[in-house]
Amino acid sequence: MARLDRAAVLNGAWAYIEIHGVDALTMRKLAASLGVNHGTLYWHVENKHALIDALADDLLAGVADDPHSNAVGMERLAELAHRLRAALLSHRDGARILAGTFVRESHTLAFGEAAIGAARSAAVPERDAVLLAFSVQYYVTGFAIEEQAAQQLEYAPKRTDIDETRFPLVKAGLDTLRNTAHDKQFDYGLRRLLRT
Amino acid sequence: MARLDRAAVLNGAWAYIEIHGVDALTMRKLAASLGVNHGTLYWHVENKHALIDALADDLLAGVADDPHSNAVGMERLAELAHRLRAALLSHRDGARILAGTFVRESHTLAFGEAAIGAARSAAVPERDAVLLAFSVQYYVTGFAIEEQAAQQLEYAPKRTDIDETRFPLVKAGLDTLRNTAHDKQFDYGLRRLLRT
DNA sequence: ACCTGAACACCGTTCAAGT
DNA sequence: ACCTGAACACCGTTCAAGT
Repeated sequence: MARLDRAAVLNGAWAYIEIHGVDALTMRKLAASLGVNHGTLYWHVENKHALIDALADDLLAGVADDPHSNAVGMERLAELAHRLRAALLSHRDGARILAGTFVRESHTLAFGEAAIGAARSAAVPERDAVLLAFSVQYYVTGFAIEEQAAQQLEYAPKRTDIDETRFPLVKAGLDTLRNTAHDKQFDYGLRRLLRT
Repeated sequence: MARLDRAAVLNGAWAYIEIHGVDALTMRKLAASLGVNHGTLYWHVENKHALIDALADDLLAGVADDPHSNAVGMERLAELAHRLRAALLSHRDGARILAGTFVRESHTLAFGEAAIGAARSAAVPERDAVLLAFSVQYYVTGFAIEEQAAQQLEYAPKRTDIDETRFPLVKAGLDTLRNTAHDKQFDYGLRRLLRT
């Protein structure tokens, strides 16, 4: 049994979340899954909240880190948005984990830095670059949260049907969405946001 | 002591959240704040999860319900976006409460119905109306989550300063944002989204 | 430096029993 | 119909003590 370290705890947490979801994540259950007494975790991580914060920042590791991209301006911003979405979706409950905590760790900041940089090189008035970069981030986060929430519902088929007479547009709209790839939906709003 | 009912439990929950935040909300603490044994709550509400779901839908009560509005198309959609944001901000942790649960209750659906209706009357190709309405919703949710997270930080001044040499754009950007009213920031992205 | 064991002060949920 | 009291199976966190 290799000795535990902080990275192993984070990986164990991700593994647990993949199977049971964040809501079921417990220091005691996590410790058990790592074959360790639960008190031990507190040697590697300050407390549960700090663990979740670390997971949130972990999610963004490498998102802004693609030196071989040669996209610029709006193209680069779109690329970053896609990479951000992919990162949030790469782990179960990822979007909720990031949204729930106000992270200011290095990976999160590195993403912000790249996004603002891209926005500044775009055609918008330069003083709006920050606003644009953040708007993109809001959109991506909101989108990914809904996307993962919907995913969850598919597994737990509590199909509460929508009243067609009271909400005909929603009813028909959801059918439309079901037949539209998530990528297309994502791109639709993203393009509107980035259009010059 | 008036008898308890479901509405009183919801109101009590909001009152508790206003003071202590959702994370501190506990069935036992809530019961205590209502002057009642904690087992009692389960007579009025199925369980804690259902209570949170109810709070989420409660948040959207009346958002789509403004019969005297005479805005149409994009104007109407912008109006709904503003009303949604206001609703999310009207209670502490509101945005996180809504985002955390996949609600399909009546108020939530009523908002969707109004938003899609507005989008359909706008100049966009009608088959994109659903995409547009949802994009707006994603943006508003993402925005409000960050907005409330930032608010929280102001109260708890754990000002972890940002490394200016590594993240100069973020550092300068946050200063810009601090001097820009939240409403302006919100409108910036919203306009980009709704621009025809 | 890392881990165990045990303790402390909490949780959500259920359910007989009261009124 | 609504509420109490008590129980059950859990939590997160701390900390002496071990190695």
